[in-house]
Amino acid sequence: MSEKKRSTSPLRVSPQATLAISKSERTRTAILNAALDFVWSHPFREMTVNSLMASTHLSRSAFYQYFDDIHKMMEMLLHMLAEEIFASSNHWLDGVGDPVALLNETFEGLTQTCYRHGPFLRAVSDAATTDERFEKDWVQFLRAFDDAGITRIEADQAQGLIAAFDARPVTFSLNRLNAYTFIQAFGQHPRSRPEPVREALARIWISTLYGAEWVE
Amino acid sequence: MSEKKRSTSPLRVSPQATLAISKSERTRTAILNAALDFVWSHPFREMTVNSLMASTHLSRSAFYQYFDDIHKMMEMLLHMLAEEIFASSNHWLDGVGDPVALLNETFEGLTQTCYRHGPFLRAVSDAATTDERFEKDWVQFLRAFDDAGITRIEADQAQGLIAAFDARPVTFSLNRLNAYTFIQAFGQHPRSRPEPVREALARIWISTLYGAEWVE
DNA sequence: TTGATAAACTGACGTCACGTCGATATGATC
DNA sequence: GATCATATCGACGTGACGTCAGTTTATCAA
Repeated sequence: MSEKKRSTSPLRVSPQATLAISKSERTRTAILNAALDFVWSHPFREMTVNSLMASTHLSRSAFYQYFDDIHKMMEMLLHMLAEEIFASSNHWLDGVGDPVALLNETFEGLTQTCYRHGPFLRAVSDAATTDERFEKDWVQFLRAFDDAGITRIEADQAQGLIAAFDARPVTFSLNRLNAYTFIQAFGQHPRSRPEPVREALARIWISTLYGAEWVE
Repeated sequence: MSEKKRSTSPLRVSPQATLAISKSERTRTAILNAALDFVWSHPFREMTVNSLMASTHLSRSAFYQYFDDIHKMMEMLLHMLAEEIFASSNHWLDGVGDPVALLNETFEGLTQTCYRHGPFLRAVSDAATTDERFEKDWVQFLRAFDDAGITRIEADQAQGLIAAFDARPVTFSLNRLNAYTFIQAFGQHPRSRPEPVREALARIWISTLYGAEWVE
């Protein structure tokens, strides 16, 4: 509701709370959080080393003590996001039991996660177009979903739960469906309401895989 | 087949063949074609005014006689592509008769068009992340599909051909499905084979809208 | 507390792409 | 062949980049 008032990304980098945290670790964390805050309210294309470090008490060149460049920094953040998104998806990918119920659960969690991190998710996707190395990371992230999805679909096909079609291109397409629906629906303010998005995606996946009669 | 040998984009800008073609028009056309050739074999992020004009006989600054900047130039090219893509899509959007047959026809043409222009389509999408103005053009292009799709779906819902659900978010998602499947499958060499992509997209659309029993 | 060693930080530099401008080239027309 | 409009170019200032030598700050043993 307080979409207007939120000025800080809900995703934060918290250093593992052990005894001795070196100064350099705290500073690195501060920069990462500054980056998250930045993309929460600005498009990625406006994030220069200058504009990023302006919101810290450090100089521009201090940035290079911690990261090779902006995209190397985004790489770290992508890995954090990837973990959280995978964790939101494993109901259907790994679960046992009614697959439609598992798929519905997955979309509950996944939609919520992508809604919370929408602008950051979009920043990651944008960053992938401007740097060759980081593009590979992004592609690999998407491909991990492809592989997991294909495995699940082929298993269900072996059980006769899903019709016998080539799982690879369908999974590929369904994953792009998710990724870019979330990115464009939740990637910039004001974000779309999550509920209709979740319903639409669940409808498409369930209709395609298990048949429209299972759409709730 | 000769994917390796093709070094020139199939999309060309041909000046309307009237009598007097001014020199400036011919030069502008030459630059546009150089841009198409460039993105056929290089990612958009490598297209600077320098690298683009290097393949012409003109100097870098001559570029600015014809376009405000790279993105204004892409805007022109997007409009050309948009026309061709819309033309490929109107079977289902405007046609009368069996909607599943129309949808299959649409995917035949649309897949072929997007396959032929894959690297350029991808360049347009990439360009949208790096320029605010051009991003608006890209969003508007996608939105035009959303509006047309919603109209068609709601009409079919009124006839009982499609179940009664909120057409807007489903159309939004299905259009991102198409756009980013095409972009990522056909956007860089080597391109995916078009046939499995067409089948997958048609399956998803038909299953979602008309029911899996109509998938060919 | 102090002083030495390592870590953290900074300002300044060279590079590259940008978009602009005044000056020069070229080509059509009389 | 002279003239005027159009086309082209070289050079400039700006801003972001990544690096480096040098300075400041933190850490810790004595």
